[in-house]
Amino acid sequence: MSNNDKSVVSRLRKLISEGAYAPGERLGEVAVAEQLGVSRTPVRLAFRTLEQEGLLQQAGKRGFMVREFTQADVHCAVEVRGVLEGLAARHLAEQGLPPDVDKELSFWIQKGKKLIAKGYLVESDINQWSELNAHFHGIIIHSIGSGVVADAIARNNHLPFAAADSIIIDSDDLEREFKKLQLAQFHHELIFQSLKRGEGARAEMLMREHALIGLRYPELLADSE
Amino acid sequence: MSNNDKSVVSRLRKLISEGAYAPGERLGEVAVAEQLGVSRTPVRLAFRTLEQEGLLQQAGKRGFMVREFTQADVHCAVEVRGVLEGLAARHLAEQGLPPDVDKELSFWIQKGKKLIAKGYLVESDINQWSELNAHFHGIIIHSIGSGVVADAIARNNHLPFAAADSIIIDSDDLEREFKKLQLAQFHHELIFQSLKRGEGARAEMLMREHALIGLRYPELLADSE
DNA sequence: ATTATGGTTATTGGATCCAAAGTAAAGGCT
DNA sequence: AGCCTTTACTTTGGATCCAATAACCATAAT
Repeated sequence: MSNNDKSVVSRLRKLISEGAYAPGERLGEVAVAEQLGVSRTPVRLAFRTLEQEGLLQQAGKRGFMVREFTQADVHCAVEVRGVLEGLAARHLAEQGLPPDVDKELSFWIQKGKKLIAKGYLVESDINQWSELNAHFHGIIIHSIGSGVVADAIARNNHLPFAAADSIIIDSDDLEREFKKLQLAQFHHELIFQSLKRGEGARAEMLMREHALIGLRYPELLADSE
Repeated sequence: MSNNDKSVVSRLRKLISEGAYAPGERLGEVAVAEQLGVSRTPVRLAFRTLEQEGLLQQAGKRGFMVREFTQADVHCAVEVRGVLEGLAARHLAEQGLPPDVDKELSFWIQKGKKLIAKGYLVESDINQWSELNAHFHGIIIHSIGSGVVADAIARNNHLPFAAADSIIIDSDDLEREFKKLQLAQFHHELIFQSLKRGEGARAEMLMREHALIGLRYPELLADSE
């Protein structure tokens, strides 16, 4: 669990989600160890972690292989994030929005408003959106007294395409992405409104719908052109 | 990931959830290794797995400690299971209940009906209930094409008190437990009904409510005496 | 007296070694 | 010629060894 161990986990995680290994490919301990320039021990430790994260799965009786993700898997992972973040949002609405959380959320909402206000997107806006989006979601998730929900979401986010900030896929077509982000920002504002008013059910449903933005919205946004 | 490794994980998991170690207690690798009669290697591997499962957490810069669970954690874990199983139930209802799943669910429903029909509980009924309950929930969870939801639930179930079959707490007061199981059985039947009729939203909400049976129902059942 | 610094000790992390299990290949037998 | 068996090799799993580092303690200085 020291520097190296953690770095092996994250380096492998990156390699896998970048597609450096083919889905279903068997990962040999020695091969990976040599590739990363470490001994087998940290690799073996990392394999266990990545297995739990769902990126690897056991290959028969021996060793691990890269897990393959179907379209259904991606879809389910997004929905799982939706119901979990929805749960968090409902809790927050029901328990009442504490003043400091209110203030923080408001801050990031304003940032998003400014980003969208100018009516178009430039390349550098994407990182800014990622940041504010992560903060907005993070605040809601961590506002619950228990870390259990946040943990479940974090584990789910290890699956490729499941994380909240994987909305941006196509940085070539900035015009369509702008429409998507405009909608996402409006979702954020609606969620914020429902949180402030203590509307638990509405906050939950909005959050669940918000999760689908990368999944179900592209086709509609394409048509509306 | 061989016999021994897996057994170390499950033995440790059992020890932890049984409370063999105090919450917050630091677990030394050598101590645990000696206790289980293995070398440090499988213990180190197991620690990584158990960390991901949420039973252990890092203790400062070095090693691991037993994670402490607050009442809020338990509550959240149950709710997480509720929304995830609710998601699974809704999916199943929306996609339509396949004949074989219908048949299987019906079988376990009948088993439950018989168990409850005699009007009281005996000690041996508890195991039977555990079995049919596990099957009922398992079938619904695994009916989705993707394993992502099932995985998320499985991970959540590693947390103590979160699993669906941890309903039975008090095997002394079999009379109260009977009332609880009677309700649980009725929940199962309602869920089954809604699944068959394709009532997605109803199936989801019933499943979410069903998850709370171990949490919120005891006080009411006590009053009703 | 309290704090800081240095040293010692205990424990973890990484590498290597050995054994066990599995797989593949080759040869023999039917 | 095909299949089964046996053997050899590959790869993982477990144990041990060595190094690095964090924690603890003691002593000294302010």
